[in-house]
Amino acid sequence: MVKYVGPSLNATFSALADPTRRAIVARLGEADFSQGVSVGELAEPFDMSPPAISKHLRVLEHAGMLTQQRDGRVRRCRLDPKPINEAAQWIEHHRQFWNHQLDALAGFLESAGGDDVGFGIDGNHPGEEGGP
Amino acid sequence: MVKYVGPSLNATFSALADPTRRAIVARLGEADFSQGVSVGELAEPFDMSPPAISKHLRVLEHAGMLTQQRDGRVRRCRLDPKPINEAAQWIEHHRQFWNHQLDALAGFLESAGGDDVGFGIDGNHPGEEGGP
DNA sequence: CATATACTTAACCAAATGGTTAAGTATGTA
DNA sequence: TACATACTTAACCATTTGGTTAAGTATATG
Repeated sequence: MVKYVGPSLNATFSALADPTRRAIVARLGEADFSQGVSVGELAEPFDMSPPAISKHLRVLEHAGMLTQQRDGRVRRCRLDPKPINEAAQWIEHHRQFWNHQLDALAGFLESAGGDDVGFGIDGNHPGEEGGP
Repeated sequence: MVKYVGPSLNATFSALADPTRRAIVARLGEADFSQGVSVGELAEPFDMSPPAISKHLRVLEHAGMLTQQRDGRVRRCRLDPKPINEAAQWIEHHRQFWNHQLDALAGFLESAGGDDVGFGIDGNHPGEEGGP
């Protein structure tokens, strides 16, 4: 039984796969929510034509990560965090499995005697509940 | 100053954007690390030709998420969690900003008087340190 | 040695992606 | 009213993606 989560994760991860879009998301995240950020302001850091930015914004909008609101001739953009939160949940859910198994893997590597098998084992499990 | 994180995030998010690849990652995560999973076992749930699976595996491999090891005529696959951990870190880092700002947004919505602006505000911030 | 198994590589194809320029559209301003 | 501003839409293009089938490679087995 393979749990199918719907097309939203496709759109979200796909949207995050582009560095321009990640930068836009980052900028929107840091901006003042009540103000929003105009398309022009979002476009300013990039050496790219306005239509290219417009396309990126529609990708984010289609993924449900961005909402636009007209304010005169300016369009103010805001981030909707729900899709990224769902993507984060997907990762977190599955990380629980493999972070649990990393201990077993460490044991496997020791018993195998090889100290370089090409895995990125560095003992760093970010996001792990490190509490008491 | 836009912090450039390198091409690995591109490859990781891009790899996760495909449902077949997410299912493979999920299966690898649940599997026994010391055993690995053969390509045939990974391919079995999908109605897809062997070359298609092979391509998906190379995408995951190129993203650094998968390592293969020959064992006779079988190739055992294992998950390398490092890239996904980095992707999770990127999301977590930026979520700190906008989850912080959601409070301000709630206030903005109240003062604006509109109770339906199209945002997905549901008071649900998954991953937030939810106390003891 | 001959054949089956477990894949991969090569060649091809349709559709999607990420960019461009040119031409709209809607709003503000002289 | 005329023009500038802030975008979007349309049309086009090269590259990438996700699939196919056919052929190749390496290992196990009769």
